[in-house]
Parts: sequence; C-alpha cells; structure tokens
Amino acid sequence: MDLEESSQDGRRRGGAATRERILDAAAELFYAAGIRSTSADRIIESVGITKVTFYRHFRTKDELVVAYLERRAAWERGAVAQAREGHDAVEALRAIASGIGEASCRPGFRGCPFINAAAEYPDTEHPVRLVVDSHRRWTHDAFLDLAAKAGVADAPAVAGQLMMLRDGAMVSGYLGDPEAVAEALAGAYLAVIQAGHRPDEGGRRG
Amino acid sequence: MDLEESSQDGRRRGGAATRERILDAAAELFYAAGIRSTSADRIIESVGITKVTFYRHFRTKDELVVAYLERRAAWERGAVAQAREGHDAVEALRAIASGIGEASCRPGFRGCPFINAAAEYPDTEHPVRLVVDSHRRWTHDAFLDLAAKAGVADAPAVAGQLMMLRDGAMVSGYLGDPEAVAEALAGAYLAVIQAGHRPDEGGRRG
DNA sequence: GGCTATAGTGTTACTAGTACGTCTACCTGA
DNA sequence: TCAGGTAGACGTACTAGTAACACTATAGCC
Repeated sequence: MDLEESSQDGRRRGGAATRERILDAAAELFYAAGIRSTSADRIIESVGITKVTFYRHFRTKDELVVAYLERRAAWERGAVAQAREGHDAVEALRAIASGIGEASCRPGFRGCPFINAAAEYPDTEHPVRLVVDSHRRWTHDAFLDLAAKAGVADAPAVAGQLMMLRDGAMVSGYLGDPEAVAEALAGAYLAVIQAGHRPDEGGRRG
Repeated sequence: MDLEESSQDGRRRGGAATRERILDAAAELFYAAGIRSTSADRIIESVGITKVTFYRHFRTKDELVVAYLERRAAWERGAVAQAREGHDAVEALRAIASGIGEASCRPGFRGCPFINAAAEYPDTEHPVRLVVDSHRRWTHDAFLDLAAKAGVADAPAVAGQLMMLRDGAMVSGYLGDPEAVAEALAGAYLAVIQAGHRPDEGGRRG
C-alpha cells in the first residue's frame, strides 16, 4: 500500500517527489552502510528508478551526499531549537542529553552522520567537509549561547567542553553502552557547567 | 640511501621486515585517506613491492586492516601506561589530556583511528569491529580503574563520562579547534571527577 | 668448493566484479 | 508539447585476489 502510494505520488507530483525519494533512500543507506561503500547503483536500485532519472536530479554522487548532510543538518537544527524552546540553559542541555540518549537506543543508531562522513572525506576543501564544518560551527554557536546563558565565567571554553561531550556521546552511543548515554551525558553537562562557575577548577589552569 | 638500505634490509632479514614496511605504509594511508578509499594497489605501489608479495604477507586486505588497528591499539595501550606511570589518578588524567591535546595539534591529525574505522565498518561482527571493540573495552577499563582510584562515588558512571570526553576530544581535535583540546579536556576530566565526589550532582538523578 | 633446500621476492598476465557516469531511444500523462 | 519517466547498453577506470614460473640470498652439508 504505502509503497504503491508513494510511487504514484512520485509520478503525479513530478520531480520534487522523486528527489525526495532518492534522498530518503540515500539517507538510510549512507548512514547505515557508510557513504563510500554505498554505490549510486545501490541507491538507484533501492528507489526503483533508472540511472538517467537519478542523474537528472543529482549531477554527481557527491552532490547527493551534500544534499543528504544538509537535510540532516536542518533536521538537527530543528531538534536543538525544540529542545531549547521555553527552557533555561540547563534545562535545554538536559533535553539535548535525553534526545541524544534516546537516539542512541534506537535500533540502527550509527553515531553522528557528520563525524562519520568526515572520517570518509579527509580533504578539508571537499564540499562534504564544508557542510560538516558549517553544521559543526552552528552547533558550537548554540552551545556557546547556552554556556553564556548558564552564566559560566569562560563561555567559549565551556562551549568547547559541551561540544566535546556531545561528540563523545554520539560515539559512545554507537560503540559503547547506549543505555548509559543519556544519564552520563546529562551529568557531564551539568558537571562542566558547574565547574565553569568556579573558574579556578573547571576553566583554565597554570 | 635510506630507500636502498631498507630495501636491502627487506631482503636480508626476510619476511618480517617486508611485513613491517607494508604495515607502515598501510598505517599512514589508512589513517590519512580512510580505509575503504585506500586500495591494496595503492599500498603496494607505495611500498614498492608486487601484488603477489603483498598477498603472501596478508591473505586479504581486511587482514591488513586488522593488523593495522592491532598495532595501533598496542601503541595506545603503551601510551596510556606511560601516562599513568608514577602518577595518581588525577595526574594521569592530566597527562592523558595533554597527550591527546598534543596529538591533535600535530599535522595530519585525523582523529581516532578506531572511531574512523568503525564509521566505515557497520557490521558489528566484522573482524575490524572486533578489534575496535576490544580496544575500546580496554580503554574503558583503564578509565574505570582511574575513576575508582580517584575515589568517586559511582566509578562506572564516571568512567563512561571520561570515555565520552576522550572520544569527543579526538573528534574536536580533528573537526574543531586542536589548540583548545588539551585544556578543555583536562578541565572537563577534572569537572566530572569532582562532580563524582558529590553524588547528587554529577551522578544519577531523578 | 660445490650441492641442495628453503624462504622470500619478482614478473606478467589473468579473473571477475564494481564504480561512476554517459549514451541513445522510446514512453506517458497533463 | 514537454518535463519527467523507462530501458539498459556502454566506456573507462578501479577493485580484490590468483596462477604459473623465474630469480636470488642464505644456510647446512658432503
């Protein structure tokens, strides 16, 4: 039912829907299997279209990779915005921590798509890396804002620590114990924020 | 000169030296360019041997990948042991933090080879992932021991946080600001240890 | 010295599959 | 009409891995 419907949808609504179907399949496969080891042919087969159709929507595979990461970045920005909505900084961090914790426990969780992509694309000038960098800058700025709102002495330093914890939590959720992520991350967030209120201990040292 | 000498060395001392040369080249290329995008041919060319010689030392490319990671794991275990030598737990964490900070600043730093490898190998039963898991378990145990020696209330929880921070620091050193890693990591280590002494704040919550 | 065994490497050519991307030609529904 | 679809062969390059056969340096032995 669903399959048929979305296929008809693809025909009726034309290009935009097909593009979305390609992106859906790409997101699933790239994330699950890695980018380099997911061939364009594999995606094409999975969507059930032809090579020509695929290459009419995305001129190269890299262009699709970029689109995949950009869509994911937009989604994450929304999730962070939602976690912050109507909360103070500490509550927002708690919400972010439990969001990451929940994601870690979902079947098929494979860590952060951006970290994973960067592992596969060493060239810092590559379009894929530019998307990764841009999303990481945005995330870092969000943490910077939260650190400042939490009233720590050295907000940039604490923002770096919050970012570190986020990254580490994504890795731990993938390669470690997913069940423990939410609590450990929330506790660590709190710990660095609190240490940030006592400049001698958590911030810079001699 | 060097080339000639090591080539003669390879002949005189037989297989072990050639195997090492293959491993050296593989380590450099796998780490710098990623594993999947480094072909066996590329390694073979870089070492200056033939396909046949290569496959006489490593039956498959995966076998080489495993050997690469195992050698790297041994090196890291040595580095951690050295950081702990003659220090108490907190000093050891400081030494580990500055070690990671220094590594981050070295040109060509591309993060943690194990995290990167895991990004490219989704199958948890794959030999590569088994090496990754085994090394991560060892690292976690080392942190657990340090947390216990630091006298925190809930050592397993704090060990998870230390591990998170280590992973995040490796990512930050690659994709963020390498200069800031050492200090941020040392501060965060301290923060979670200190919070671990006040069970209500850093540990479990309601 | 001369013989042989052995281990390691070299050369060349090969299989067979996969990768990305292009090409021509035709179909369909608004 | 025409955008967007189908079908699938094709080009070119790379991928991992194998087969058959020749060469060389060392070591032990008569």
